[in-house]
Amino acid sequence: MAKPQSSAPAVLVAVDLVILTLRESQLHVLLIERGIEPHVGRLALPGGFLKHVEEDLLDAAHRKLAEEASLGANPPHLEHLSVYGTPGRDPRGRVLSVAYLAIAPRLPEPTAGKNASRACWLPIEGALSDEVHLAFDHRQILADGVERARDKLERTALATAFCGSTFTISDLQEVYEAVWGVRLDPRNFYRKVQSVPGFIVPAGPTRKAESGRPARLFRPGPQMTLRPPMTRPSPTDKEPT
Amino acid sequence: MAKPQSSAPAVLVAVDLVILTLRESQLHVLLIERGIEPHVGRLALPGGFLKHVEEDLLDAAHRKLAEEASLGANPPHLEHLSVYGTPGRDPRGRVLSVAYLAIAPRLPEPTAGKNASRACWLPIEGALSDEVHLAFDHRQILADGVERARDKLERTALATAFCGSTFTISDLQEVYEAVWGVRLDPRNFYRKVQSVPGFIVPAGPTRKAESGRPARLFRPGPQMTLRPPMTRPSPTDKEPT
DNA sequence: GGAATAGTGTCTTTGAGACATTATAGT
DNA sequence: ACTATAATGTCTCAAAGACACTATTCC
Repeated sequence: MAKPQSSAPAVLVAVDLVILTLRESQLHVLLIERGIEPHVGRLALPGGFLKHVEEDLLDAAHRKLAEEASLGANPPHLEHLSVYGTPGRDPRGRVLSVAYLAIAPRLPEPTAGKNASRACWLPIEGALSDEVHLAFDHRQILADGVERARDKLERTALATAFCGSTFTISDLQEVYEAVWGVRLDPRNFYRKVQSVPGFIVPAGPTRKAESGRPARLFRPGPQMTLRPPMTRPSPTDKEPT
Repeated sequence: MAKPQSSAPAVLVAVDLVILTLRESQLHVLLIERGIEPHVGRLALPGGFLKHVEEDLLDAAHRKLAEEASLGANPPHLEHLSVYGTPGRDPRGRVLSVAYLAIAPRLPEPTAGKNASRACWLPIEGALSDEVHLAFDHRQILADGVERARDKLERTALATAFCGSTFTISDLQEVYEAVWGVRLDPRNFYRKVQSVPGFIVPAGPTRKAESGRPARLFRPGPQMTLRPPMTRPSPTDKEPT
């Protein structure tokens, strides 16, 4: 591997993850309490430096997902979010943070990773409130990740990534309501979701209940992009607290 | 600046630009013929390594915009696109390319920059066709940039970035038709564009002509996000060649 | 029977698309 | 007059939203 002829500066590259899931009808993000400097004790997004110079970015993201969230086995949705590289964002030098957005179904309680003293799911509103001081510029990264998820729920089948392999239409509605922070009419939602070609397909005449009439089960359909899109109520409408 | 305690690997960081504009009702991209290795003589996106370790990414993008496209004075729309870091994408070593999308109004003929023998505007179809072999993974970056522009035309006022400070509704329609590659009904477009609150605002009762009835002039409105969005004809419809 | 949730039907309003018509310039 | 483009109006159809009603489970 040859060095460049001109003196191009080299920087450190980190990978950070915004991992979202649904817990008790609320959108949550996985945060860790940092165990090393800088920002020891602060809450931060899971992440870390590349392992070696030739590690692929997506591989690194998957590795972090396994290390710090125990989500290596069932790989959830994972996509590039953005890059954060403001000089001075990390006291250790010039660091580029390549951020990824991951969506996971409910599943496991988090286990503490290598550099993390503690890992926990936090509700989004809490994590973005003034009460919580995230390390580095992770608050901005988190905000961008949530915004990305809100956007993609409209025109892609991303919502199914929050659910397991099969789900009811109510489950799906729960996702939309939690991520968007709105209430939706179940009957219109039911009709709408089924009218979008390829969004969801019936998964056997199976059932599931707890109280009330059993619901039909569905699986994610072949279509990743929704046409026509799911429409989000305009922000001028009321949002429930 | 302290080195990290663990042996975190350092990589080279480049900034690459997808600069789009409209020329003769066609979407064009600015490409340069590379003057240095690797890929001498190949067409490539404008870009280059960070100048020094502390240079901000957005600053570097603006610098490249000025150096290689003479677009420093009137800063057009500029936004982060994505990151490309596959190991092996650059023979000089591990290189992260941070890609930016820039939208510019018509204006100037390009001038050759430092490392560029030649700079020119190429129609998108040509640049993405099999005839042209772009350097590195720039074909992918370009495709992503065009896709981003097509998307953002739907729900943001990005189209106005293609126009000057004032423009007619026909000018705007030209932008949508060129970027989307479709024909739109002028009357429905006229009505639609004016019905979106804050998209465009009248810029004096001024006029402008060439043949036919003079058209009213408009300026970009305060609203960057369009509600309701401009709707793109579904790809199942015919596309004109 | 009642409670709770799933699923269907109907009406109204809004907006997209097709297309006719009028208005204002140059020649 | 004629041509060309701008701007407005009208109609139809499809989809979003509001909401009444029926269906199937558990108690």
